[in-house]
Amino acid sequence: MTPEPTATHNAFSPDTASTRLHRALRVRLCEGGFTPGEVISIRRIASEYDTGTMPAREAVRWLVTEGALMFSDSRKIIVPELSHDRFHEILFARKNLETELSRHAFDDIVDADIDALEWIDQRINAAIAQGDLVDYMRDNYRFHFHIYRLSQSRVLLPLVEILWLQYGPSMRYICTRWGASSIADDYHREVTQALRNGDREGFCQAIAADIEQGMMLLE
Amino acid sequence: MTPEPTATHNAFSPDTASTRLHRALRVRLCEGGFTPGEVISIRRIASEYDTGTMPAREAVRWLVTEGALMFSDSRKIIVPELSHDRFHEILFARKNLETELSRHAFDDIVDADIDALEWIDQRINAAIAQGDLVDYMRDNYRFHFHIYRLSQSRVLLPLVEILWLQYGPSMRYICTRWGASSIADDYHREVTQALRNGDREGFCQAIAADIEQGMMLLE
DNA sequence: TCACATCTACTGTGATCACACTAGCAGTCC
DNA sequence: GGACTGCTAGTGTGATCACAGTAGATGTGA
Repeated sequence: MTPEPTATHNAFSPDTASTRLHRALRVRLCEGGFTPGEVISIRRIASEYDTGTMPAREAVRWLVTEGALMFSDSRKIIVPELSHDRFHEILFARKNLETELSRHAFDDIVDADIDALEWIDQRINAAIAQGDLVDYMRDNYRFHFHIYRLSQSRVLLPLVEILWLQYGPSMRYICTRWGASSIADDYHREVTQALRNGDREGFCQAIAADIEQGMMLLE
Repeated sequence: MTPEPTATHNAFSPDTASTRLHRALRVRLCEGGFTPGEVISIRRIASEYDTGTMPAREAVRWLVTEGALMFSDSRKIIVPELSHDRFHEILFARKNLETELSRHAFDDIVDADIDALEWIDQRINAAIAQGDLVDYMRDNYRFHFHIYRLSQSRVLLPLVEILWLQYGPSMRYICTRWGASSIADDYHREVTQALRNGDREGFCQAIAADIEQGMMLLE
């Protein structure tokens, strides 16, 4: 019932210490487990996740190539603080790609999926009611990717994952600043409703609206 | 006059052996310097580019996270052979993202840029006339990215680069199969023409048409 | 007290080595 | 002849160490 807690991977990767850590860090980033500006030290990550320095180094550097982390001026690796422009660009790309991904997924969504989505949405609403940002971010991530993964996409899906990797830390930061009320009106109900009705375009538009709603927080 | 021969990087990276090699391999991939199915050995790359095994290992693994390379069943690293579906998905994403990137870039394109584009286009036509696939791929890559880089995008541009990384090897392969005639009718002239006329939408449509033309090769 | 030098503890980088695993081939035995 | 075994040369993985560079505190001078 519970959706996959781990992020999918760009390509089939062997299951090594490096790839496991990479996946773990990806999920943590998407769920807002890091704050913008935070310094990510290879050796710290290694001890934190109880692996060697080598797997940590590879996992962290992979995240840099994905744009999820970056180098500071003094060559330290940090969680980037998104500029207003860049954040806006991410949401624009999200709206385009995720709407398309949803369109691809539509035909493969069965009733069990809609049940799962409604169940996740209930937890999201509960998290909002309690002002629990960590739960909210995790379940919101799972809500969207439950849909996107059904698309079976090998190209668009990895791109969208990259967007979420960059988006996660700043999103939590923004939500923290604005309080839980700022995310009170999502469009998840419209999403599941349209799915129940078999309304493809309504479904895609609800996804687009949900993402666009995120843009409002920036104005 | 000549456009930058090196690919831009996702984030500002310090100039190390690893990042230099990474950039070199990126360009080589985009320009079709590898063939689908080819085995990429870390130690071979290291000796080929005269660096240590460590930078080679990092650069190659970065390309795996970017989807440009992948693991074979026996954990060897290979250049992926794109399935029909995946190739189609790439071209779809290219059309969406690159059209948008062009729209962003439009306002920053000055006469000198149009001159440069026309000059590159001449070389492309010469390459086609001579059936020189290597020159064609390199200049076609430069034509498009001369435009895209002007957009100053920090999000869409890296995504498009990832698409080209995956697209490059298979594109050359397809062109080889079909011969130079298959790429004879691109829309670069329409692109520069629309730019001369200050016609934004005509410009964006010409870019889209140029990419769509690539889809025809698949049918 | 302020400015400058120094020292220390950290950062990422890259080389080197041991290890586990795989493919291919040669050899051997049934 | 055919099937099996075992060796060899290759693969990527991960630990460890030396190195260069930086940030910040500490100390020392004027």
